[in-house]
Amino acid sequence: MTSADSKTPYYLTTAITYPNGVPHIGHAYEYIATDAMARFKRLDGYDVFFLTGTDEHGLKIQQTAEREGLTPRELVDRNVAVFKDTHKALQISYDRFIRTTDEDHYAASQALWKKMEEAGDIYLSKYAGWYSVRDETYYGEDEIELREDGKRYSKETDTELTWTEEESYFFRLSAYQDKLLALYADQPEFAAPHTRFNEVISFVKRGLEDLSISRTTFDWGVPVPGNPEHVMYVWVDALTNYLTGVGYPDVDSERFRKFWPADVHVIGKDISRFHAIYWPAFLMSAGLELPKRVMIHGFLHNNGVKMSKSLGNVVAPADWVAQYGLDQVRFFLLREVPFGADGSYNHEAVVGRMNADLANNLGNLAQRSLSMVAKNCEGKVPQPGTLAPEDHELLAKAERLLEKSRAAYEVQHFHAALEAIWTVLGETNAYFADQAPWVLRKTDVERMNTVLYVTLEVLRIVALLVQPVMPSSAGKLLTLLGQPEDARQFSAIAHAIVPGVELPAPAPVFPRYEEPAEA
RNA sequence: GGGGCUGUAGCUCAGCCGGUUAGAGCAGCGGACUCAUAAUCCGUCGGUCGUGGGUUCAAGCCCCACCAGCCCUACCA
Repeated sequence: MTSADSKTPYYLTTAITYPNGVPHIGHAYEYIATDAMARFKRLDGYDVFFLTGTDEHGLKIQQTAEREGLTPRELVDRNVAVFKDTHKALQISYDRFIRTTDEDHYAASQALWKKMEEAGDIYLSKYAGWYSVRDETYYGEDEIELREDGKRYSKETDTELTWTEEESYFFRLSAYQDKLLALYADQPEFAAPHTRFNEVISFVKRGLEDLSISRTTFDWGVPVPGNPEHVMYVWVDALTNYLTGVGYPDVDSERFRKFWPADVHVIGKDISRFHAIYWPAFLMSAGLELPKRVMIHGFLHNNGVKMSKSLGNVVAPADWVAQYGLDQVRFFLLREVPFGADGSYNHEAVVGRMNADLANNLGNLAQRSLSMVAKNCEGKVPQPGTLAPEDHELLAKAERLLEKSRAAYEVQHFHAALEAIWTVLGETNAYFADQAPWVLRKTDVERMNTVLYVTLEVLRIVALLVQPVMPSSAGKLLTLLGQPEDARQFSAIAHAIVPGVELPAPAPVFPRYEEPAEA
């Protein structure tokens, strides 16, 4: 048995994105949060599988492709490249980027379909609704307006709607109401935050209708097994990606046995119903285990105002990264907004976090202590004397951060983990000022060495723990602290920094944001 | 209409199963220090805990009503 085999597996996913546009900061938010979670678990010794990707079928892609004179495949190939670039720019450490157009995904979707069919949960009937011939799509009640001429129109596209019935396969969702409610009762952490979970539960309690899961009005999709007139409608096709990613339908494969069921699906609040209701129902029908948790994040608002193209306040992730720096953006998003709640951002808030938390509290603490070590300790980790009570107290607080972080990450409370870390940094700054090693330099060199040693040790622990959020900057800081690549797992927290280790020349890691000079 | 969430210092929020003078960060003001990225530290200003009732020896925390804001109430990923 190799060491990799003995690690506890951890499987997590982002939602897959519909690549019919360009990524905005909301997409980045989900990728970054999930990435931090994945990195945390890797550093904590888990065997992580991190899946992300794109959902590429459906009418809109087909229509957009036609408009641009491309095949759907050409369109998605082009657009997916943009998303992959975004992942790269954000340093998203995924293990697989799945596309629903991948060959193995067709096989997985069809296999899942057949399982649900064998269970007696799929039947052929008719789907009826208000249909726009020109848009080739159905509209829901809230997208329709009844005008004075007695006809119904789509609010969005202003096209006339006709009551239309078409043949469709249905999933017997109605049969799963009680099973789902039992699931929610048994597993109060199945979905979070509670407020979103409550919405899901009350939705199910109202009663569930069967779900139309195929379409005949377009053909850009996964063919329904045994009836090529139909393609699967979004529900089955998109959700199945989480199974495809780990090898389904080969349920005996090493990967599937190791990683299924998923530990957490990270999604946005707009799609909680699909993940917390349809998805577990599909899996129950197919006789598969259910994911352990669905973590629902909120939306980011620009200065409290909803992002929208028409308002022109949509932020491109690349612009933010160019302006503030990647790690600063990652830190801001995870520190500022409690994960699960909606958040608001503005320039002042980003600069506040970037300067106060990163440059001042952490960056400056590193710089002032490392600089003293460079000048007064021959550039080596100093040899501490006997530790005083205040030294022990501070070190104990820093050591406790690992458990606190674990508890916070376990439920995706990234902001809570970071808050706890910054509380210790605040105490370390106070400790440093209180001990005044620049005075001790002249009065008590051994005590100065001890204070500097303790400070470096706190910094080491902090740097280790912020790696998931700020991989590059934390790595730089660990290098400045003389920590080799193989001493950067969380298990290294238990092994204190070693006196005598040669340190490189200190250099600032977290730059301050300076406003460009006004004209 | 039904269900849910939120309302605590200028701003953003903590306040576990109700229990001593309601906390933090940021912003403001005053001071200290000089190792450091004009960073850091100390002190200070500041709150009828949405409103009105009620339960209790005791309520920001429980109950009722009301006010304000937000979210969900199915086929637009």
